[in-house]
Amino acid sequence: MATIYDVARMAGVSAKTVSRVLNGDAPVGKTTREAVEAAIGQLGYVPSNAARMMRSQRSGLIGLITGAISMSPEPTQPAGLPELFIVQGIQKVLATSGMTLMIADTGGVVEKAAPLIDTFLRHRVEGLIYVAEYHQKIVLPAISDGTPLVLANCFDDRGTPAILPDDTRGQHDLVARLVTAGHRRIAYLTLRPDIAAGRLRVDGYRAALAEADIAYDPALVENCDLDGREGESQLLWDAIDRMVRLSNPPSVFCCGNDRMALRVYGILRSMGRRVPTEVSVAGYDNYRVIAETLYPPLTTVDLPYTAMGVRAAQRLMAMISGETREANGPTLVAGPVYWRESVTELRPAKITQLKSVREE
Amino acid sequence: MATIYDVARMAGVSAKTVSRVLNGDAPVGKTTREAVEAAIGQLGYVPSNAARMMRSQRSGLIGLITGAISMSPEPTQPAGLPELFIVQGIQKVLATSGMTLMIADTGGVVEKAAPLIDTFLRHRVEGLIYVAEYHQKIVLPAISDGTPLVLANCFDDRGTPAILPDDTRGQHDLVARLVTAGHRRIAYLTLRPDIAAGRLRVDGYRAALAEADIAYDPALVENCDLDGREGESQLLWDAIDRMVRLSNPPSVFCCGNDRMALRVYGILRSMGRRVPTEVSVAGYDNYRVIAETLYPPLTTVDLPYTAMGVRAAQRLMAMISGETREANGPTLVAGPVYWRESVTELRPAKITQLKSVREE
DNA sequence: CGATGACATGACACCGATGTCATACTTAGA
DNA sequence: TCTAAGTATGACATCGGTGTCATGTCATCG
Repeated sequence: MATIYDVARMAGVSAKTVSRVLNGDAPVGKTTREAVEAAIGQLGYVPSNAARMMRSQRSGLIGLITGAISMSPEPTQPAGLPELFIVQGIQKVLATSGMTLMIADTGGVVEKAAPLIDTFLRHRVEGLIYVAEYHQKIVLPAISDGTPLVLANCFDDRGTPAILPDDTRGQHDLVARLVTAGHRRIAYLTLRPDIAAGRLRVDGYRAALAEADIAYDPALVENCDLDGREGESQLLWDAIDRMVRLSNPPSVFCCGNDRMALRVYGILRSMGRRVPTEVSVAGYDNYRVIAETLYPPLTTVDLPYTAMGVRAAQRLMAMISGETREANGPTLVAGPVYWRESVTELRPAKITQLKSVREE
Repeated sequence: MATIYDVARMAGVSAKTVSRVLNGDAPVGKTTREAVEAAIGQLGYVPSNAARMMRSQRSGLIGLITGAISMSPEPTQPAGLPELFIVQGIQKVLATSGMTLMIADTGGVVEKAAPLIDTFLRHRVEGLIYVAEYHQKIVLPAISDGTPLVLANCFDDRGTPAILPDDTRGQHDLVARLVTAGHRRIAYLTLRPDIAAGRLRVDGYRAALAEADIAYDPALVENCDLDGREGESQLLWDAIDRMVRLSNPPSVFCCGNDRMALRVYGILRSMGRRVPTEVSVAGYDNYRVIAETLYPPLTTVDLPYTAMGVRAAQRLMAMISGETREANGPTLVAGPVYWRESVTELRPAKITQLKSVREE
């Protein structure tokens, strides 16, 4: 591979002049510039980042660690896509700042995070982002040197800057919108309470009910989440069967996520109930492959992954440029409700306070 | 950040000795080693890859380019996941060889590939992999220097080494398995013929029919693929409606992909037909979120993304180590049929030649 | 006309590792 | 006892760029 000296020799100038042509950091005579550019083209010269980095002490690299790319065989969430969107958001921001993203994955094994961080530090990344597969608490090995770190979709108890989805507000907004549409008996088939999203979304559900002066009815809430494993459909069937037999049955089923809603569609139809004419269904995540492809399309709440990625990258860039040692702790990012045909408007909705369909 | 000289000074040895401790490439006295290790720990020293790379001329980096991570708003395929699995396969191999993966994405804009390749070359990657969102032909700018390149899920007409899914064989195997299960009227709701997978899968469908001495009936084949856009459900409804009215209607609907199968489930049920008791459905892709969550679970063909990633990485490593300038051209990777409950066995199947459910 | 500064360019050191070669000290074998 | 081989270590050059400083050439201005 050609070096800057090869170019210099061919162009009959000094290496430093070639460097100037490359970086435009000092004026170069027109004739000289052209000679240098010709030589570069002829030799197919590409400058070495390693050498440049040594001198300038800036790598222009951001390290990203995720368990997404290779995840466990039994995924806890729709497997992979979430982080993908987060990464997309991150890239958007980094592209602007001329940073290059290095991505490594833990293969789902948390212990692999430490050596990966080490690899990144060897490359002298200027910042690190850790992206989790789903909203959760994590424990990362401390980073001894001062390299800034931002967590996305997860948090720790060291107060590391974190970007999190606002599950509570999302579920709240959805339920409030259901109420606006005239629903008052709102069932909730929840996620497991031992995951963060499960607890927070129930909080949002209850808050929205309270605001609307609807009493919380435990008979309408049940945890059927088995992480998509075998028995989940049976659990759901059982819960739904029980609820529809109530003297005052629900008019809408909120599901812990869109995947669960997909199952619920099948179950309701097997029971001979039409969606949405006889019963409404709502999901969470706005997992588009499901939400948009289902018939009828699914009302759901967007998990604002891209926005989270953007925020994470912005926060990291702020830390790198030293602007902020900023108030630590999490940043919550809320996503909009996507109102689609899976929910019936029981009475003409007054859509005043809430936005419906996508507003990107 | 501490350098090797800081460590050397603190340990009272020369930099070269520290280097020896780090790399174990020459014997070091026990006392010395311990002093060095202590100093390293105390200073939190992490060697600089840039410096190391300059000397050794080996970066240990592999560049990966994909449009997956940020893709167009209207995805042609299940959006993102595919490449994710390919990347997972690649990582598996690279981890073994101690290579670090750098990932960049084109944001769906093909023109961005060139600058990304340039960035990678600046980092002196030892090899490049380009991963496409779906099986397609691409045109990449030529890489002037000799850096090896492997294409995954795509091919060009320059004979660049490529790893491709064996769509023909996959569809063939599925249809052959349907025949084994007693189906003889096999409808095929195809993908668009202008995408590679569309053509190749039809080839496989026809080949399997021919093998079973079943005449190809054009009335059973229709292209309803609108890339998941608005009118697709109507097209599907129309085609299905027409086919079920045939004097000799199909007993099973093969769908171009799993997402289409998801739609077909809804449509068939809206028509009052039970799946699979009255009519069977099969997909393609083994897009697990759909195939496993649907009720009943969907019979489909695995798109062997992980295996393709593994192959791609292996082929690249072979090129890097110079083992092979190898017969150029594509490598086809076939995936197994996943036999689930969405297809009825019309008569006791003789499952001899074909494997069913996952065999990992 | 000489001083001043802008422009254009080069010499050289340096970033932080590692490869090469030299050196000093042991230890084993003839 | 002397030599050869092995062990342990350091001095120094080198990788390919960029930062610093010096130098030379003009055009401009008082």
